[in-house]
Amino acid sequence: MTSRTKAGRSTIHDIAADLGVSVSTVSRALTPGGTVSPETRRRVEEAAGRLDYRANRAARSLSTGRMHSIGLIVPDLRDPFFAEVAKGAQMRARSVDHTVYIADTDRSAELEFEAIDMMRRDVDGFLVCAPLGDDEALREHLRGTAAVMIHRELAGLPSVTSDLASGIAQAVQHLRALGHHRIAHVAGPDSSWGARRRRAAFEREVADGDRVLLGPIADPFEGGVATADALLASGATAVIAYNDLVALGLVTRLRARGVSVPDGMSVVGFDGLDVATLATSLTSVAVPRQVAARSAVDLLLRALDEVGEPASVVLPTQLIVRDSTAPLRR
Amino acid sequence: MTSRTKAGRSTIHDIAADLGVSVSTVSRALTPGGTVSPETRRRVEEAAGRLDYRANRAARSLSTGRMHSIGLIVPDLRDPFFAEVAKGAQMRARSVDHTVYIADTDRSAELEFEAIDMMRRDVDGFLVCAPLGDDEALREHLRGTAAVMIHRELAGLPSVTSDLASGIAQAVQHLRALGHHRIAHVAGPDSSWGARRRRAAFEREVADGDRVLLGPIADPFEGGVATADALLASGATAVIAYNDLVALGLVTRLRARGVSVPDGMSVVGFDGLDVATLATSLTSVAVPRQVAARSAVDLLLRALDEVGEPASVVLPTQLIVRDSTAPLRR
DNA sequence: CTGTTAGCGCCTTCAG
DNA sequence: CTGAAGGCGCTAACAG
Repeated sequence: MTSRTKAGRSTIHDIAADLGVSVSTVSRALTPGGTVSPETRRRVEEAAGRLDYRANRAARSLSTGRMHSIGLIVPDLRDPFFAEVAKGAQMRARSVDHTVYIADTDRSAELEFEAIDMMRRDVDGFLVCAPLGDDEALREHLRGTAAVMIHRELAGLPSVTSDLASGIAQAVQHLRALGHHRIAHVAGPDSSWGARRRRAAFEREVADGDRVLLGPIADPFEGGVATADALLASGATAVIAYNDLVALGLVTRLRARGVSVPDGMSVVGFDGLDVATLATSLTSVAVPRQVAARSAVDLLLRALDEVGEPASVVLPTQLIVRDSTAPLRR
Repeated sequence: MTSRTKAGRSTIHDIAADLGVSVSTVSRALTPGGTVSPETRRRVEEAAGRLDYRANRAARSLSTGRMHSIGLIVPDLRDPFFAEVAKGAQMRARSVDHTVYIADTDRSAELEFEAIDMMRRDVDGFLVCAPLGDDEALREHLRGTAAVMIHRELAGLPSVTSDLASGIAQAVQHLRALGHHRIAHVAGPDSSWGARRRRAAFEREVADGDRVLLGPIADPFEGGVATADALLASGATAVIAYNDLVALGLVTRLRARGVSVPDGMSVVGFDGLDVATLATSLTSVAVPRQVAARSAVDLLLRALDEVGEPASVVLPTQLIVRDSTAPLRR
């Protein structure tokens, strides 16, 4: 009978003592690549379970240099989009015995850098989601640690993005098929890679004469509210918003002005948030979140193990037609 | 010139060598209560800054037993309510040099227990937010580690809750003042302490003859959608929903049925989520989230330092009147 | 006030 | 295949 009885408080020493073997044998038995006899491993595993052993991460980290944890940098956890990224990353990481430190930067590039500097010693690498900082500074702060970008490209670093151009194209085609010609886009902040990407794609898809460019806005919802009047004044009959929150802001103000959606204005969002979290049946371009987060975790872990080249993946986007778009009334 | 040049990679040894003092002196100089001469402390701090020193958490944890991190258990990060709790806890913790591990349990009591068992060795204590597990099991899994409950009471443990009874009372008074008599409540899951609390308060406030009790529902938004028809059939002219997401579900279905809100039905939510995240101007009872999270972090840290008795705090709730409630039409 | 000395729990050579 | 020994970076007695 060992002296330690509290749950999860036994060490390899307890196991070693219990079994009459050395601690290094226990350590090896518990290590994936460890070289021990099958019989010994079996006994160690049995004892570990019986004694409710759980490795002390701090000790392991100190000795291996690997922290078994990753830092996730997100602009704003309150945005359902990022909440889902966080959730996805967290679950995937846990399944491979890693934990995720989440840093919410309140949409401040400065805080992004600060968070990275702060956490760099405590994590094996970073997942940097849709950061606002500029390329140079970001690269500088990330120098020396592994990192995977999510929904942003940064030359030299692996990334998980989605096919925004295709998403915009799908949205434009959908609106054209409904008879709309004069189409507006409410652009997101210029500091956002995704916003620049969407705008560029929009400019490619919609010819000068038909194109109405609004924004850029800063705060999503309030920006949408604030842009609705300009949208009405522009003569556009349909709009593609930077994201769903912006679309929600637009819809809110449009309705307040007595303009029906979709009859008076077709609105396409971007992100494809859940109807449940939106409480509005918004036509929207779905952008993968949980899948992106999972892929990013995998890429990061692969990079840490130096397995293969630092690849980047581009996930597909898909238009979801719901109730905020309708044929043009003439 | 030291050999370590990479950012954040120097140790107290580097500082000690640089200054020609011992490592323990450096350690003491860097410890709040450390006993060193002001001059030495100054020099150490200068060198630490110059060498970009950052303490290795793993090493410190191993030696002190304190991990400088806390586990946060939340039912669902996608729910804006919990996302804000997470954000608040994270920011407060960071300000006192702690980090937060977030565990999302997908509204499963089983996963709550699992997460606690999983993380217990890696954190100093837990913040358990609105857990669904029953008292006994929860207490059992939490035995031996510090914990603060958020939005749930558990005898023997400190907690941060809000005055739900007052919130319900405020909502009922508001509706009565608008002329409503027959008032419904859509109750949340029985496994939720907050849901039971709200329902009990509602039963206290509204007399048998006027009272309509609906639910309990499981999934917030879908539950609201699914309950709207029963609500209409009940003859109630106003409803207090378990939370804002439920209210949103109700509103969605009511409108689909052609019932105007607030003219055909007054709807009061609960939580007081941002208009921006709701995109609906819902009258609602505001429940503190960030403040609650911050208080909880403070309580936990105090408990860990064994400063004072394990107190509990009850924060006020406040009705926010927006556009989903209106005078009864007769 | 400062230096010396032990570990914290684990992993990892190196012998055996 | 297994045991002994050293060290990861830091803190905490204990002397001086």
